[in-house]
Formats: sequence, structure tokens, C-alpha cells
Amino acid sequence: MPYPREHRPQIRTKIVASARRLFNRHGFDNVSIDQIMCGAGLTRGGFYSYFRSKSDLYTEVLGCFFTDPEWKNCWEGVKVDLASQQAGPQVVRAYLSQQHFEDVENSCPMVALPGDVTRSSEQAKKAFETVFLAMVNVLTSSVEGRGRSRRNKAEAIAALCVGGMVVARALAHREVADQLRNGCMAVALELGGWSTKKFTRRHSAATQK
Amino acid sequence: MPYPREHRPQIRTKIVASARRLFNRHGFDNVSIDQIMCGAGLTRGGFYSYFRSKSDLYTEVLGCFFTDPEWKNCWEGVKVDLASQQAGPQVVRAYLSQQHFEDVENSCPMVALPGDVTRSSEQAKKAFETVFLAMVNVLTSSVEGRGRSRRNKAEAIAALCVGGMVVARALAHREVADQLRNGCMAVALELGGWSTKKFTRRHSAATQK
DNA sequence: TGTACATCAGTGAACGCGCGTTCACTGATGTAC
DNA sequence: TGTACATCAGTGAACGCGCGTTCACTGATGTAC
Repeated sequence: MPYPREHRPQIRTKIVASARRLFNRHGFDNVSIDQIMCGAGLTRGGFYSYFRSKSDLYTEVLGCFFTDPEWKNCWEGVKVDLASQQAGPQVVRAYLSQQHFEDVENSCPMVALPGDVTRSSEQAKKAFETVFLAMVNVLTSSVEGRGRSRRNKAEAIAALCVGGMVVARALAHREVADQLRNGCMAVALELGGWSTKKFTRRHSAATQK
Repeated sequence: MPYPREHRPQIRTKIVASARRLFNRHGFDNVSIDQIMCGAGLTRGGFYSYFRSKSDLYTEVLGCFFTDPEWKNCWEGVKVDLASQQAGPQVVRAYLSQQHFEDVENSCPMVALPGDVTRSSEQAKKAFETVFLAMVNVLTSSVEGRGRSRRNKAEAIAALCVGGMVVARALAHREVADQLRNGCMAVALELGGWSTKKFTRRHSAATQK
């Protein structure tokens, strides 16, 4: 055995990490295998001994959020403990944080790549759905209420997080983006019953029963 | 004057319409100028007498929603009267409708192309922002409440519409997508104070003061 | 009405380029003795 | 410890392809007479 057993898995991880950064920044079509391998410190030719195709790598990159236990430290200074009772509001605050907005390379793929996925293979959509449902699950357990309405709320909160971020990133002016991001955060927190400032007083009295 | 005066504007409109359909379906990078011109009944070479570049055309395609008076009849059986007092709920219902979900070609560009725009020129982002703010304006005038909080709600509703649709389109299973779409619609209507079913009773008593 | 003509909308071959993928090869590694 | 070797991770040239863009040309049109 000419190379240590850990060698290939380590390189593989490097390639996926490089791809994740590049896909998040430039989208699927604007990233070449040259760039991906270069970002992992290798050259083009080696790629196909690790992945069957560019699409296969894409699917793997999509699945690395919420489902990955390492996920919690994705953005500098923003931590989420998925096991905590407070995971819901933590996720919302982290997701709509300035850090997530700015850190495109480490972005959630749902924010950076939904259009690409829509036009992609069934496999890519499945990976996307898995991540989305994982996010909804995390939210659901912290949302007030019960049954269908609780689940509905969690879904809407997730859509609000993703949508707010997707739109904010596509806007021309930073101040418009910031206002949208903060507005979505406030509304999302209120929807979950987690808000402690504005919107809240009037509302919480009614919804907390 | 060898050709009638209306000739070129008509052809130009055809090219933009063809591009809109193709961009919505395949994204910016996966559409060739060949395809666009073919969809307008012309051949590749003529393109550059109408547009300076593919990017220029893209910017023009982005701006065709909400700002365009023809917008109201975009999806079969779904009509919106932007001047009406009921424009807000109408927009929400239309935006998150099954028709909009299915009619990818005539989709709002904010749903189909946000990722492309994020990675695009400042010009493209300005066009996107214009469309988004136009949508928020339409919503704001029907939202209950006043001042900043009213505007915030309208922004969140818009983000919820766009986000719900973006995510729904990227999911693998139709029933998951439908549930998300309907859930987002219910929450968006409730946020605006327009809901007439579930969520409402408990909530409206409190927010209507 | 009919014809010659100037205009210019549209054509399609050609250019240079970068991509995804393949493959014969190189050379770094751990192992056997 | 030192050396020969088998393995296989990684290389980089090459392939075919389709793209955005350019440009010399064609031919359809309305006009002038």
C-alpha cells in the first residue's frame, strides 16, 4: 500500500471544500474543474479518480449544511447548537446575520445555489430537499404551537430566512439589503414566538395565550 | 426608409420575450445567443444590431416584472390589479399560486434568477432591486399598520413570497413543494392582515387592535 | 403602373477561447528482503 | 540500515465541442421617377 489509508479521504475532503467555496461564489456553470482542483492544490487530471463527473461533486457539495455535524461553526462569531432548545432562534439569527450575508464562500447552498438546483438533476434536488427539511426540523422543535400549524410556521420561517438572504444578496444597495435582512429576522423571530423586542409586546400577549 | 418604423421595435420585443422564456428556464449561462435568436425566428448574427452584449439583454429581461403595466396577466387564470386596494393579497396569492410555480417560462425573474443576479453586474442588481422595491411598494399600501413596521412587514411578505417559491422550485417532491407554497401563502396573508382562514382568529383580534 | 435603386435588416461562416473529459505517463510512497 | 520494487496518486497534453462575438455579404423593402 504505497500511500497511507487516510490520504485519499483527506484529499477528497479538500476537493469538496474547494468546490463548495467556488460554487458558492460563482455558481455551478462558472466554475471549472481546473479551478476546483487548483483550489485543492492539485491539477485537473486527478479529478476523475475522485468523482465520476462535475455533477456528482455538485450533489455532494449541496448536502453539507444542517446535516453536517461540523455545521455549527460556519460563520465567524456565529455559533449554533443544533441540540439546544434555543436552536430555533439561534438558527434564524445566524442565518440572517451580517456574517452569513458577507461570507459568500461559506454560505448555505440554499442561498447561493437554488436557481442552479432548480435546473439541475433530480439527485441535486434531493440533496437540496434534505438540507431544507433538516433546517425545518431544527426550527420546528423550538417553535411555539403544535401539530400542523407548528410545522407550517417552521416552514415559513425557513423560507423567510432563505428568501430574505437570497434577495438581500441580489440587491444593489447595501443599506436596502441590511434593512431587508433585519426586517426578515424580526418577523421570523416573531413568527417563532422568540422575539424579545419590537413587534413583540403587542403580539406575544396574544400568541402565548 | 426601407423598413416600416415599427419593424425594429417589434423584433426587439420578440428577442426580449424569447430571452425571458429561455433565461427563466435555463439560467443565464445555459442559454446561447443562437437559442435566443432562434426563439425569435432569427439567426445568431443579427443579435448585435439590437443589443451590445448578452449581459445588456439580461439586464433588460430582469426589469420586466411589476414595473411593466402588462404584468397583470402573467399566469393563466391569475390576475392582479396593481391599482386596486386589494393588490396586496392578490399579489401574494398570485405569486405563490400553482400557476406561477408551474409556469417557469413566465416566472418572475426574482424566483428564477436571483443566484445569477448575485454573481452579475451592478446593472443587473439595480434592475433586480427595482423589481423588488416595486413589489414591496405594491404590498405596503395594503398592509395593515403604519410607518416603519408596516414597511417591514411588506418587505418580509415579499421575501416570503420569493423565498417560498425559490425553495419550492428546488425541492425534489411535488407534495413537499405544494405544502411549503401553501404554508407560505397562509403565513404571508396573515402577516398582511388579509387572512380569512386558519391562523387568523386568534391573531387578528390582537393585531387589529 | 412599372422599374431601378439606395437602404439596411438579417445571414452564416469564421475567430479565438475555455470547458469537461480522457489517457498514457511520471514519480512519490511504503514494503519486502 | 539500505536497496529494489510494486503500487497507484497525480500530471498535463490532447480531444471534441459549443460559446460570444465579428464581419463581409445577401436580399427584402419602400421610394423616386
